[in-house]
Parts: sequence; C-alpha cells; structure tokens
Amino acid sequence: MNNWDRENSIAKFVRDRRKKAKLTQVELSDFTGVGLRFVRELEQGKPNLMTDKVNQVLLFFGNTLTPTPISDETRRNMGK
Amino acid sequence: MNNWDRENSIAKFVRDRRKKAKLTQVELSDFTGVGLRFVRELEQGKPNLMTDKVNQVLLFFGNTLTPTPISDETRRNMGK
DNA sequence: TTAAATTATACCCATAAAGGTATATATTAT
DNA sequence: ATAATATATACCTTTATGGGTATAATTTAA
Repeated sequence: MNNWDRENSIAKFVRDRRKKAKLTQVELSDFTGVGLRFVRELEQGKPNLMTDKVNQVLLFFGNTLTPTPISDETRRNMGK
Repeated sequence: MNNWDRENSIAKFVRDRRKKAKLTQVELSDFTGVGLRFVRELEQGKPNLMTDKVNQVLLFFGNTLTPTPISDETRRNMGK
C-alpha cells in the first residue's frame, strides 16, 4: 500500500468532479487521453505528477493548475 | 532555442514574484532547494514540470498549485 | 449470496524531467 | 567601452513518471 494523501486538493477535486459527472475512471481516462493508471494515481494523491498531464484532466472539467495563495487554498478547502 | 510559452501563468507568476523580491535565479534556487536549471525552465515556461517541484517554489511565495476555473484564470491574468 | 463492474495494487519498459556543469549571450553598473 | 553580474543554451547522467497489462480487492447490482 502507499501512504499518499487522498485528501489533497487536486486528488479530491478530480474524484468529486468525476463522480458528479457519473463517470468511471476508465471513461475519464478515455475522454481525457491520459492513461488509466494516471487517473488512479492522481485520485489517490500521488505527490509527484506532471503538470501537463494533470492539466489534461483538469481541462476536461474546465479548470487548470494555477498558483493560488495558501490562504485562499485553505478557505477553498473549508467548503468541504 | 525552445518555443515555450513564457507568458503562461506559472512562469509569469514566478518571474514577477522573484523580481519583486529582488532575488536572482541562483538565490531562488538556493532558498527553495530546487535546481538552478529548474528555476530557469520554470520561468521560461517549460510545459512539463513535476508538481511537487513547482510547489516547492510556489510555497516560497505563499502559494500552491490548485485547480482553478478557466474563467477565473483568465480574469486573474487580466490584472496583468 | 453471487456475479458484474469498478477500483486498487504490482510488475516491466521507455521516455523525459531534474540535477549538475560548462559555455554563450544578455543585462547592469562603473 | 569594459567589467561584473545575471540569464540563457547545451551537454551528459540518474531517476522515476506514465503507459500498459495482469491480478487482487472492493463496491455495486441482481
């Protein structure tokens, strides 16, 4: 087993959005063009990821990775 | 020469903040613990980067990478 | 409870990121 | 204009990501 942080903001974001869209990991993998394994590691909070791969997935949900002040980040995460 | 996008949000962010802090690339490299070459590629808009390395630099400026709606992103970039 | 579907873990491989360093170009100050 | 500082480009090496696949384990549905 790994001890990644499934609760990190990116992992949570993708899991939540995918479920809201009623998609499986396989489908998300197909739609975004990233490998299935990547989707899984992403959702499980793997710490080291390539930014363009992450963006490839986030773009599907209309988002991208951007620098955000820590305070905003924590605020953002307060809303569950 | 490479044809990366120096104007991408992350590259611009780091360049601007570093200059505002009156630091050289070497100093930023030392302070953040990432390699000098990484700082350079980061500021020049290399598209494929490891998220944790990027965060290692962003953290120095009190920021982190987070998923952000495209609309917010463009809005954010309107403020130069 | 069982079967089907979804998600998680474990392996190998190719590719490229990141580090280091050395040289060239550009910017700044004298 | 010249020297000093800072930034950019180019090389090689190590390392680990991401892909693929095959097998567990877990969740969901019948």
